[in-house]
Amino acid sequence: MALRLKQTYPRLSQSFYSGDDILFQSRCLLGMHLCTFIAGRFTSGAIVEAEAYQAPDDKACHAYGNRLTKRTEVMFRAGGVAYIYLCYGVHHMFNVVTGPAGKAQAILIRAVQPEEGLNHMLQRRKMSKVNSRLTSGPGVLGQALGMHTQYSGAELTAPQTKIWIEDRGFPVEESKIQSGPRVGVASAGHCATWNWRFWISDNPWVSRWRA
DNA sequence: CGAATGATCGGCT
DNA sequence: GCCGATCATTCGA
Repeated sequence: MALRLKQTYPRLSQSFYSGDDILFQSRCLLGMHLCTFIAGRFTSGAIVEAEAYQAPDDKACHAYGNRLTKRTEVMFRAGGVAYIYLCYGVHHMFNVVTGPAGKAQAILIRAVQPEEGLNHMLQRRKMSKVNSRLTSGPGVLGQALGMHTQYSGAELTAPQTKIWIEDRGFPVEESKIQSGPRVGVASAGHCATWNWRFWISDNPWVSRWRA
């Protein structure tokens, strides 16, 4: 059993999360390591695909028009908390809330390249061997990492947090970042054309909707 | 209180 | 490539 090297790498800071440039932050997240320590199981993966959502003008955002509900409330908090919601009754979708308090915006993590805790991910996904279906897509990624709506609002920078993001010092080159329209938001009018989806070009773990 | 909706996935063809 | 599951959330009556 290998030692769990928790805290070996620096976590993204509060100042990063509270920054107010969500497209820049979305690009920055590519290559960062999303980690969870849930039910005694450590799992991690490198972020390879992300999408930005920003109220009040973004029709695809749950907080469009600054709609404040019990579910969207966490998006209005200061950056650095998790926004996790249930989609189609089964998928727990993980987002990173960014920006100052009062401004609802979040980045959906759509795919990760699995790194640590592969056995736990396989078990949670009921799979026998690793392939791109393990973590390529927001729903399956959430399942593999043990995400659950009960953790919505979790503070990513808290000392004992179950969910956090590490900078392991391998930034993705600007030239390898591609962008395009977001997935599944065709009904969002002109917002559907915004290139607010970012991914690492030629990375096999990017979700199947790759452009 | 009832009904529509959805930032998706896996199985089947 | 297509199709249906599945349920919390939201909104309107």
